[in-house]
Amino acid sequence: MPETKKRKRDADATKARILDAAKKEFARLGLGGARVDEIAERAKTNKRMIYHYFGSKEFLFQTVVEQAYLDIRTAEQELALGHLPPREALETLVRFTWKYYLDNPEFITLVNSENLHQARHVKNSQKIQTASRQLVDMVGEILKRGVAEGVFRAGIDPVQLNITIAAIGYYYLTNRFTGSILFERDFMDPKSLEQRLEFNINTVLRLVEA
Amino acid sequence: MPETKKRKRDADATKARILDAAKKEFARLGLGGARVDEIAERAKTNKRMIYHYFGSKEFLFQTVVEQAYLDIRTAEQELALGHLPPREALETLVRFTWKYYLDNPEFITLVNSENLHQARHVKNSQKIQTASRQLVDMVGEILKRGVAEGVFRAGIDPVQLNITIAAIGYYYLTNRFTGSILFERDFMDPKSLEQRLEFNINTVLRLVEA
DNA sequence: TTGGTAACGCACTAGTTAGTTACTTTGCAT
DNA sequence: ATGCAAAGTAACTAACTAGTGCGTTACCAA
Repeated sequence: MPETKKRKRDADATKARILDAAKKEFARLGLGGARVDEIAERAKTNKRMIYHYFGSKEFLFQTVVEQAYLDIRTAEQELALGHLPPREALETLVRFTWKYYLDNPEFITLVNSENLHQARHVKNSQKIQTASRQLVDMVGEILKRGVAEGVFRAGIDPVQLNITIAAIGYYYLTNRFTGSILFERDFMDPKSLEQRLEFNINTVLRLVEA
Repeated sequence: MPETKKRKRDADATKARILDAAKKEFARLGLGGARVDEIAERAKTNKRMIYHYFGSKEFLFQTVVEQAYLDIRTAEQELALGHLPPREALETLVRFTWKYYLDNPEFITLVNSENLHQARHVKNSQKIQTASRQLVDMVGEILKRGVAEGVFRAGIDPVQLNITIAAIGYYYLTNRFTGSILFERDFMDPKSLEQRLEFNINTVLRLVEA
């Protein structure tokens, strides 16, 4: 197995370790709060390698954020919602989005950090735009089928629906710390999580119902 | 007018200028990104005064965040939604929340920053909890009246509804930079803003409808 | 008027941080 | 085997940053 043999020098493996460590650190502390030295240590390499492969902290961040978006868009496409009845398709998307945010907590924090910086790293990514267009198309198709079958009302903007599906999960999770204090309940308790998911499914289905 | 006479030394005025400058800087760059020197400059004072009045950057941030929460909770109470018919009351709350986020963009960024730091500054604020309880009660009362009048369905958790009302506006605005790129439309265009608000009102009313 | 206290400000420190320089080591093509 | 480009490392720097020491100035009570 010459491909998987452990090597003392392996550019690809080092790059991957740096990206993984960077994702965690940027998610934990944001672009401004993350420390390049800390990323190097977590990646079991040193700072020089980061500058060798990525040139700057900013470009490392840009790479991490772009990959994070491509990952979620890929996972969404793999759902193959086109084969499900409209209501089930939407419910599946709501459940998937929720679970994805829970399983990949870095995604939310990375997006927050990118928006704090006015999306300047993502601004020129053609890849992300293309992938997002596919998502909107997918939801648009579901809506169209739902209308044809008489289960959904007409005239719903798929972009608005996408935003809402993301919002009702994302907001709950990104603000879980202040939320738990303001509303005096543990937002991450399994029962609370399940209740929120059910509430969200209900919200979306009532929104599209004929 | 001895009260309003300009004084070269005015502790209250200086404190107020520091808080105002801090709110803007923390909102712009987060707790980590904001610079104490910059806050001092914006407040037309010097760093020493900030440490004199607030002791530390962290405590200054805590003061700013706490005040931001109290401000929005106060404004919500002033809506006096108890006097409106249930549907109008909810629509008014959705419109208010949306407008408040638009008029006070610092609020969203401050909350994001506080959550990045796991709400550790807000953790012990009794005042914020009390104010939030009033909001939940207010929405709870609206729901109760709606059910009694037969226009709302029973069994809706006022906390979940509150979260959703905040979420559908907050998410759109906090992620307006990446959103504008991903979805290839200007999220801050007046027409886009109006469309989103109408969509959100619809979402909430359909959610509670009997 | 004056003495004391609170408000104010300059200039510094001690510690960090992104990025770099100058160097050694590895492994592969020949 | 061996030469050399790529992979890797430690120690450095220049700039920056939160926080402070210490002296000055305005205001008010007496």
